[in-house]
Amino acid sequence: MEAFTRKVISIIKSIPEGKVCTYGLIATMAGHPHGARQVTRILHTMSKKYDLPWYRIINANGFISLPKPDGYEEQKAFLLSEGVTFDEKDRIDLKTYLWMGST
DNA sequence: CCACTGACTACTT
DNA sequence: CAAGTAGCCAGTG
Repeated sequence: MEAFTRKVISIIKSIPEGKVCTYGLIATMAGHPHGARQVTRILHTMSKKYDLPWYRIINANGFISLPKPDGYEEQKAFLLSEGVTFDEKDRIDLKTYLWMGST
């Protein structure tokens, strides 16, 4: 297991309830400013094995990236249950819910 | 073991 | 302003 992977996992597990995080931000915090795609892979692979809160991960625009039939609605439901709200365009208010790793 | 894939992001045209 | 291309790197088959 590469340090990057564990770091990503650690970061994801550090996201508090009612907050979300973007791929790029996680990748950057893990040491790979451009490794957003790896975060994706880790989420897919590790979430099922490490029980990660994959539903707290969204894209840089504040939208859920999942395809509708995959888990989009499910992720939205999870976030709503944690207090995260969506606007008319199904977008998450990043300036309110984006978790930046501290405070 | 080699090659492909992938819930992305940022820059360039 | 909108669309397209390049870059990133590890897990899976």
